Amino acid sequence: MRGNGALDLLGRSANCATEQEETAAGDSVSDEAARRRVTVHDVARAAGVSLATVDRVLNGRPGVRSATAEKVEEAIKTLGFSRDLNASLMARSRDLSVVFFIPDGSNEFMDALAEAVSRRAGPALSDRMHLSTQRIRALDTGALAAGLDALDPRSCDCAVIVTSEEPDILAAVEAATRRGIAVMTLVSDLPGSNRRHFIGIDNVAAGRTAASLLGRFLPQGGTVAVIAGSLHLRDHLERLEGFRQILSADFSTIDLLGPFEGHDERQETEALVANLLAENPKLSGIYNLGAGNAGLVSALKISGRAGNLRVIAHELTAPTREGLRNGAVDVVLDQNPDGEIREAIAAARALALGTSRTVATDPIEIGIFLRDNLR
Amino acid sequence: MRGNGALDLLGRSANCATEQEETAAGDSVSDEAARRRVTVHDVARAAGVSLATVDRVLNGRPGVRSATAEKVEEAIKTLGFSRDLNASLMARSRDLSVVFFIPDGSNEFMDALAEAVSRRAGPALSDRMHLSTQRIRALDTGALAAGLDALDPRSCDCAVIVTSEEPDILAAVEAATRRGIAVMTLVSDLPGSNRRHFIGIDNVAAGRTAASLLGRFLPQGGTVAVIAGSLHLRDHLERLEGFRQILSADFSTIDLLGPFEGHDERQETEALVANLLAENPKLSGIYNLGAGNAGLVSALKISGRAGNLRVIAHELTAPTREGLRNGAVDVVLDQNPDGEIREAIAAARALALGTSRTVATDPIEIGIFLRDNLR
DNA sequence: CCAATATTGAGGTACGTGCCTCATGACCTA
DNA sequence: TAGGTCATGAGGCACGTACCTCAATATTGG
Repeated sequence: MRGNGALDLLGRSANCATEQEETAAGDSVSDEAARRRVTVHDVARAAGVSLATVDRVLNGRPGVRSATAEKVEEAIKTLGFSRDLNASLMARSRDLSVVFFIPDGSNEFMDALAEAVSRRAGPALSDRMHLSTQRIRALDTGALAAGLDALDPRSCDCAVIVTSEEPDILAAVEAATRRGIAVMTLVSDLPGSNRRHFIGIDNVAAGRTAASLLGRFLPQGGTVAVIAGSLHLRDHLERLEGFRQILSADFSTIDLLGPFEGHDERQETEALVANLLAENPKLSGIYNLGAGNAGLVSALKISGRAGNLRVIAHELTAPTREGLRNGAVDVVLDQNPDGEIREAIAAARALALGTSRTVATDPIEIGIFLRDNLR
Repeated sequence: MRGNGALDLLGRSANCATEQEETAAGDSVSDEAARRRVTVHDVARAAGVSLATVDRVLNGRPGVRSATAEKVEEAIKTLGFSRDLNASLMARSRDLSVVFFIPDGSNEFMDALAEAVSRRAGPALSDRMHLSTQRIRALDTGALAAGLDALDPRSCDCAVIVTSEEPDILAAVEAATRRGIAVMTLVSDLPGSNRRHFIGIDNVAAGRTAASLLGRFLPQGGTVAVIAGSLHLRDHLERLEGFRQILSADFSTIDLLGPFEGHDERQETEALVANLLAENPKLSGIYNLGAGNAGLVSALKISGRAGNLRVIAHELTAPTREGLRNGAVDVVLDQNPDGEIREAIAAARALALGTSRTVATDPIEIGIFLRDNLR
């Protein structure tokens, strides 16, 4: 850092030499480097209007004749112009603000989602994104709707919600969208609403995967019990559907017992499993497609049969991790909350560009965890 | 877009009202919004120097006394200043350029990596990142070293390499680093080098997972054959190690046959598997921890025993997908090339900030695929 | 046709950083 | 002490966008 004035001169002349090298060697590099970024200036020139007009069109400000606006929009399409989100946020000296509405309660998976948000909040800040979380009492659709209604488009660009399908939520999503707030659904979709994007796993595939694994785990056949949280939940129903589908198609020697409802509660699930084990001494497997895994693991341990039957559960949380480690649980299907939040953030940026109505994100893979690949 | 001058006024007054609401309701939001970003100006003020000096320190330009430089660096630490990468790239009107060196040849996994790069190249451009790929003849360390040596720090900020451990590569990495190019390893690490980051899966865990699944698939015990590409490859050895570890610890009724070497070649692997099947009519499973899966699937199909033994392979490519679909392969362990490229890009940005010597990325999960959760 | 209004253009400042020039002062050496 | 080098400051222009003001047209209604 000191006394390298001479080095600097040396560096310059060296650069001149390598410049030629580069041009000779890597044509593609210099070609693409030369292709300048399309800016608002280019759009203005192409449309034959001033910068101010382009700006008015881009930001939906009044005072532009529709004929002129069309000229501008055509130029944007022709040139393939896309607003530079970073420059835009910088100019407004305003972060892109995303609010996550996540159910509160005893559900550890939801806690994992919330943790993933706060883990990414810091790093996201350096990309000019402000992430915040609001925990909503589970299944309290009124509270969620109120939360959405309270969002001010000037302090919130995008809302991400985890919700079941309810009319008042649909209305709130509609209203938020009209105010200019993009709404995305997470984990469970809201078909028929005008949410801009959905991020979650394919729950039918998850159910199929569970059946496929259990089938291979039990080549001699046997009886497998299925436990759901509630048969009113879309994702649980989908998992059940996939599970049944593969069992009946590929594993006819396996009998299905249930489904039972544990209501995603620790104690209820524990009682349910204890009862199941007592009444079915020859039970060879359990698929818990809902939550309440602490109860599942505890009942297995108390019964003394942990490790003697094949068990598959959902979501990699503290109780399922413990189950994997002590052998009570064989496989955990995980919906990768961290990846979901990552994609939600990416989608929020894409939506902020506002180029297209829909946005593409990487699909969320179903994570399959055994004791041996626990992260 | 037209005639909403009145609406605009309406919007403004409404905003004034909701502003108070917001301040009352969500304190955290307005608090954090008020916390201004730390800029070079703040650093200059805190260090009691001019902007030019801060700039000289930040960009390693000469002409700063070490005592002054220390003052600046202390101010940076105290304020927690971090260069705004987007503003920086914008000011230089220069994209962050990352070059991926990916082995060429018949390896479909490497093709998947290259495809992932080009798939992300477009979107990355809008974050001012320029991704390019150079295919290097597989195992041609000379070519890779030459490629690294040819990189000009003015047109390349970061190199990502897939390589085995060779002395000439180590030297080339060292040289590139000294020229100011950050080097990252992908898939297989290069310990002892000064690569800035490694992105890949835990291959020991992958081997353990394969053993754990096969063990559960074969509750009656049996004989399982193991095929590697080459026992000179670090990742293959690690997988074998993990596989043996779990098999001997947890599944004593399973006998291991091999390891055999198929050299990641289709034909060699096909002959190997055909021979294995012919000589071991009671073989109950195969774990191919290397490539050459087209040969594996073809031999199984020809033998007529596809579906009668449990088969686990690596990397979700065309032949393994086909194997999953037609039942010849039960499980594919995948190292998620797309995720690896995603994290490589994220790491390259983090390295460009140059704040810390090391960088944290999301770990790459081992993907476990059955026919039922194929993406 | 004139006045009122709507539309458009020109240009400035800001955001945070990079990079350049020029001027000033401190220090060292002959 | 003069001449030189070195360290530092001051300030400007650029990147791509947002947002503002003011002036200059264009259009419309009466």
